[in-house]
Amino acid sequence: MSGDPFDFSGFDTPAPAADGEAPWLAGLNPAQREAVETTEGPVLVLAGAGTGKTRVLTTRIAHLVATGRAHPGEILAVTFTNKAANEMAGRVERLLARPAAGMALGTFHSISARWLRRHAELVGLRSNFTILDTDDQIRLLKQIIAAADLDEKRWPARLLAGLVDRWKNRALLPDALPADEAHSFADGRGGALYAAYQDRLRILNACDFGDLLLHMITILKRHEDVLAHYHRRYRYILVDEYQDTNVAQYLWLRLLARGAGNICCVGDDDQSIYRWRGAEIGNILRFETDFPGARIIRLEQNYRSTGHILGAASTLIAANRGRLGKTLYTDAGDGEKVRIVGVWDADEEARRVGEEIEALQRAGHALGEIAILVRAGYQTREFEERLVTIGIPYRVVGGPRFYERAEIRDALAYLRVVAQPDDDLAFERIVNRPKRGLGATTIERLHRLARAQRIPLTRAAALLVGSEELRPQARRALGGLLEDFDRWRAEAARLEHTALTELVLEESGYVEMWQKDRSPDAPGRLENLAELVRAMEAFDSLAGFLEHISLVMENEEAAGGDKVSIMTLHAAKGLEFDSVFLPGWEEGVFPHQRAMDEGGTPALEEERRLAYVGLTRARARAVILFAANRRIYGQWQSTLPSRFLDELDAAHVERDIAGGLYGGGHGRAAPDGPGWAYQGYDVELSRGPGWERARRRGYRPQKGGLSDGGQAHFIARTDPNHAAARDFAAGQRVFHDKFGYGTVTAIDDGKLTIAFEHSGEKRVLASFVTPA
DNA sequence: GGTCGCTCCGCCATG
DNA sequence: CGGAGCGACC
Repeated sequence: MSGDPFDFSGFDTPAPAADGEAPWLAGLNPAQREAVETTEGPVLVLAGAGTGKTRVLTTRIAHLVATGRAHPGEILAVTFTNKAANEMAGRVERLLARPAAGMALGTFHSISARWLRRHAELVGLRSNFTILDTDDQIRLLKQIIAAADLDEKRWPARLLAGLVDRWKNRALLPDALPADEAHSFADGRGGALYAAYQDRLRILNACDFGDLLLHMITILKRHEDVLAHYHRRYRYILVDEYQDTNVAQYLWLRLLARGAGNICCVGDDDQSIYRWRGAEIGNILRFETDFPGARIIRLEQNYRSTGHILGAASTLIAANRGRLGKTLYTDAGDGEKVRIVGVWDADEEARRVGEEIEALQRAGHALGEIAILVRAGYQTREFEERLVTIGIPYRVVGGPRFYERAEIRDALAYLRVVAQPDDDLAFERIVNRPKRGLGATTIERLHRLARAQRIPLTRAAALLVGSEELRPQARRALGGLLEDFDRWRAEAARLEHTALTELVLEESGYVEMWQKDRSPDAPGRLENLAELVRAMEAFDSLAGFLEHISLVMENEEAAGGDKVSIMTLHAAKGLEFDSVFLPGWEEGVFPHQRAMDEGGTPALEEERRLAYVGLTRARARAVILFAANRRIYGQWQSTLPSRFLDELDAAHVERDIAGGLYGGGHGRAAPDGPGWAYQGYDVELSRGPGWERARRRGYRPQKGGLSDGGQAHFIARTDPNHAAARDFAAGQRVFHDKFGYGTVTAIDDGKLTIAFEHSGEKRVLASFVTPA
């Protein structure tokens, strides 16, 4: 990141100092320095947001190397994301002023994959095994479910994929499943389906993401010699974002750390935001018991944010229980207060953010120092559209990925089958793309044979071609395809992988298929295929390229260029910006509806940590927005401001709420909150642009639609809620769009207190209620 | 066997 | 609203 306060530009060439202080230690505060210099034994660094976590990790590596304690090849550094790994690699190289050759630095998955290729046969795989992505995984499970004669509608593969994932996150193989969980899907057949899936993976010489770790754990447990090898090799282990480790990752680390015992985990329990994918916050809370004699070092000085931002974030996160507890402080001044902006709807929200960005730009701020951080991916669209309209360049980080486009997946499928003939998922994808007259009937036959004989599809195909089973046309087409693959495999030995790719795409008829396609996006798809070949040039083999895309699969975004960043809060962890916009702080959006419905307190606390992560990305400026109305699944819904807004200490925030949005109330009584007494709530609503737009679009706040009278009523009165409230009486049964049926218990000031049959007692605006 | 059009479902975040 | 998936029809 540019402008990083922990830039090492001052000492790019650290040499082991012959005398005096090692230069790389200069400028570290005492806690950071302790974290760097405590090289032996287990260490847990509790690093609050913006306290120099990455600096500590990279300096620690440099320290190990520069003081001769370890060669780079003896260091194992694990991160969660490729982004974090890349950044760490770059910083270490800058610090060492040379590539850290031989250092194992990567994600749990990429490191495991590399190792597993060496030991694949120990778990019944061959070293050219395929790594399946989520899509492949679901397709395979779908086949398993169908093969078990289950109704896919009733027992969706996605659901089973979720279960399997969670089992693997907990390092549970099929035979180790607790009985109740093994019987948790499809009338008790979950465990059996899981076993069938694992069985099939082995036949296909394939792994899913979870297997990469799980297989390595199995190997390290069963083969003392392999474990001993890694113990000898990696004497220093570093782990980033330890609060996000799941059980499998924890076991993986435990096994490896049993060697030299030098493991340094860096994390922040307040930034644990991956519970949903199996992260065990308990891992970090339990560190001292897991690793006896561990040193715990707290980094509490925040170098990133100004006082108000840090203050607001601190009061927010204080609402969580079960924290290890840290007190962040900053030497920077108070700075600007966090601003809370309330608007009518999502359009206005995007427009408002756009205007603010333009203002920042006019004031000389770099666009690259501005970020819009959303709760969920779908929220990016409104901002993209707005920024396009006003001509502000932006990039969506972690957005739709190049390698997820259909034509790219098709091309990759061809290459995968060339590289690994048993890759059924890939074979099936392209067997009839372009059309070869191999339709559902033929595929079904292939599957039946493959299942019966427990062989991969290509082998089943060879058998079928050699038989009289198929109609001559299908037989010829299938035979031709198999011959093509044999020929391409032979060519693979001679040709550059890029040339091979071009050959395969040509000879298969795949390129021709798009050339003949008359749809408007066909040229773009051909361009993407050319881009794919270009991207391959950076790799020295087909296998290397395929490994990269299955594990990295992210946008090689053209970095550079001064652009606003749009991304999810999850993707923003670890990043920082001068100005941060945090839209969509509404109940149901953030906290997310599903966290409120299903997860109980732990899920809500995770949402709160996510809010904390968002706020603490900001150096100088944080603007939180919420909209009173939002379209969900194309349906207009009225929304309530997020409860997290109540939890920001009033001393650190400044409110800027459009008049009339909530009629002076909050929907929830918040007597001891910082106060939601909106001034000027009786502004004439008909003048608000939101109302005009909403009416043009046919917005109907009341169930059953506004009658003519209703519409006049809206426009004529300064406050529709006062008027509407008069239409109700205590004891009346009513309906509310969001909360359903209930009975009015009190009326005041345009608001009704209603005892809802399913949602409990709430205070709501009369305008959103209809007599039942 | 291929294509069109309808229905259904989702919109939570990752490797 | 938008995409995937399925069933009816060519």
